[in-house]
Amino acid sequence: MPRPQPLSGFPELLPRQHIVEQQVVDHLRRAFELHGFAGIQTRAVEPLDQLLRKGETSKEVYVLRRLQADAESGDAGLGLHFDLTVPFARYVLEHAGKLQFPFRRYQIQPCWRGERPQEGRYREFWQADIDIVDRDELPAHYEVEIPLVIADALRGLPLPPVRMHVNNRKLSQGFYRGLGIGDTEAALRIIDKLDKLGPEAVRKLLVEEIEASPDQADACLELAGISAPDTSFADRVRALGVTDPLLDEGLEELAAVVAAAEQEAPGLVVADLRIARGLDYYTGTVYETVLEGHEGLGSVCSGGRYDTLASDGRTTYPGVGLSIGISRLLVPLLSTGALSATREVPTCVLVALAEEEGRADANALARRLRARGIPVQVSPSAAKFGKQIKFADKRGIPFVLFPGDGGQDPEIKDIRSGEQSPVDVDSWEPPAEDLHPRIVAA
RNA sequence: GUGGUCGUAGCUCAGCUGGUAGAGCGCUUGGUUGUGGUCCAGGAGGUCGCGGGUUCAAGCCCCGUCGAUCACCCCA
Repeated sequence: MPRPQPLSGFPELLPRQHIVEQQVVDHLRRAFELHGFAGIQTRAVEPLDQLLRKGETSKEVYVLRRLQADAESGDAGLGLHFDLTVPFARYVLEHAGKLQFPFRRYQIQPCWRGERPQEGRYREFWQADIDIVDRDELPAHYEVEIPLVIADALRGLPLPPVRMHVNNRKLSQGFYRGLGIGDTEAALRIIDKLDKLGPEAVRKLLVEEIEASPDQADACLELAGISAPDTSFADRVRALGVTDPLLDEGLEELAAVVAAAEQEAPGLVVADLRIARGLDYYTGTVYETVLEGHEGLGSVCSGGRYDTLASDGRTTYPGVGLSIGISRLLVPLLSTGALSATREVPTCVLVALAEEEGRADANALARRLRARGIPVQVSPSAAKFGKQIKFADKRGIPFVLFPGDGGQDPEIKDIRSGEQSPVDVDSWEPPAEDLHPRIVAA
């Protein structure tokens, strides 16, 4: 069989890289749990009408079909989920009777999109998602809390610094309305393209597509130009002289987010009034996050408030959430070597073998170490000790244990320093930083 | 889906106006009679992505195809 070729957009990690990903996931999970989020998983597939509601046909959904299905019967109408927010909304509706509200959950799973892959953008990728939903009403303070949880979760990971750009759709849409623009959603959608198209093209679009006057278009662009690391953005908005109740609400909510972030996670959040987030289902605060030095990757963590995503007609479940793009964040850093792990196996100690007959004794020594939580494996063969040390070295295993024959004490060797000394197998501890592989940034 | 670029050893790549394939790293054996990393000497490893065409002769030129990659679109 010829060597299989990789599949574009379906990245696979080597063991050393996977260790990094696992530790990041573990870290995020612990952080989310520290904030009281309960973990759930949803099935990989959703009915297509769930995935495509709101006319989100631009999403490239992978559909599912049984190989043996009749050609005529068509597909079963199932597709792989392309994010974790839509399945979560369905989950909330389906299990509403058994959930306690406000419900806060985290969810870390793969997602699939059929779009053409690029750096930081894959057809199969992992997201770590947190959301808080409530019944009927969702207090605005959750829009303040969610980014702080993310900041807390990202803290302590050896990643480049992140900057979260935050806006509030009430603010933008209220401003447009106060300006006299009719289709505020369309205006938002056009402003969202500012980074791509530039101010001139956006101005033209506003005038042509939503019949904004040149003055209105200029005002929209002025608003989009406002950004600040603190609440000073509010004064600059008011200075533009537009008034609207929705605008006031948005200003107040965004100021609350920015003020809290300034307090609890200085430098993380900047108010950036050009952020709009496509059209989607967002109705309040919206978030986008870039990795400093890797802005080209796009947003590694986005989300926002949605008021009507989950509704069964009688009850609506407004929510707010953020998704960390784990693959987008890690895969580029892993493939350039900017992030790695101290070793490619969990093993902390390799038990050497002087002769094959000693394997049972070596296994017994290994068991005693494992009983105290130290990851151990026994050498694959009684090769020359030099070879066995090399076996450990190539995998990054820090210690080799020589059982010692004929009544000799076992000895342990730190193969990085070369130091070797007799050990008491029942009390020896590796340095804490050597017990498990660690993430290291280059 | 549309367009550009690229496919040579396990990896990174060289290969001139067409003349029958190379380096570094890695791997492996020995020097080193049971303790690696340095050094030295050897060795293995290639249907040049695949198919066709031009030619006395193709890794190189032409056509097709597959794969990757970048940009657009969209987004984690």
